[in-house]
Amino acid sequence: MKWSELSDNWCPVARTLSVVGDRWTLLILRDCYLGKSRFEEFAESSGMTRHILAERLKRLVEEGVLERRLYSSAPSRYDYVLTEKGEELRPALKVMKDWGKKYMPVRREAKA
Amino acid sequence: MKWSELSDNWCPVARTLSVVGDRWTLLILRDCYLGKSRFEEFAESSGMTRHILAERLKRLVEEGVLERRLYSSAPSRYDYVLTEKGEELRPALKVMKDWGKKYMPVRREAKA
DNA sequence: GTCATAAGTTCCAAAACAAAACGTAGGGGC
DNA sequence: GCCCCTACGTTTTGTTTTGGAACTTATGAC
Repeated sequence: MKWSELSDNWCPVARTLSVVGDRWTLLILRDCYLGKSRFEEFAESSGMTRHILAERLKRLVEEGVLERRLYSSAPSRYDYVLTEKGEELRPALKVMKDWGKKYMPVRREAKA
Repeated sequence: MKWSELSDNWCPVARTLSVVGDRWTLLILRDCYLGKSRFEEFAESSGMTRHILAERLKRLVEEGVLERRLYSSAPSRYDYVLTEKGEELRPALKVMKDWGKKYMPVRREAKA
């Protein structure tokens, strides 16, 4: 089964995952909840490639989770802000944050 | 950056995602919360390939999210049950379930 | 003009995935 | 015994996605 087929699954969890069900997408949301909104911020913070980042942002905008907003017109620069739809996933990330703290302690020094 | 490198990330969300951060893994958890425990049940319910399923189950067991349990000794058959660690992710899936119901209505009839 | 900034795009090799067949170890019918 | 069934996987082959790094475009600062 493919990704795209998940969006019409009988199960609401599966449908949700068709939008946010990969690690990079969820890391973008984490950054949004931390107040980030710019392409370069996401790229640096998460360590994902610009290639993947661009693709994921596009899908999040298409799905209405983020909104692409012009924040400078010369030169044209866009950033990404959470919609209400996007905000409502915050509790899921909160659970993951608490779970990570409890069950996945850092084993060695790490960066980014 | 790769998956494996995420497990020592400074961010607890990223560390959590290093274990459950792909859609198939989260669908396995969904099935567990629905009471399923067998290989064939997961395979049929989620629509993922057996190949991927076997790999994901192995990692979930290694990470202590599921426990592989012998339920028949002749022939040897194993199934997979949630540990306390696995149980504690349930609220995250609950958020995704509610979100999916609210924001991702089914557009056409779909199976499995 | 030259450098820096910021949001992407393009290219190619490497890794992950999908689909389907195969393996293994019994159990049950006959 | 022999054949088919169940159930947990593994293997194989070809396609898709990802990772990494360089490149583009538009503009402001020097």
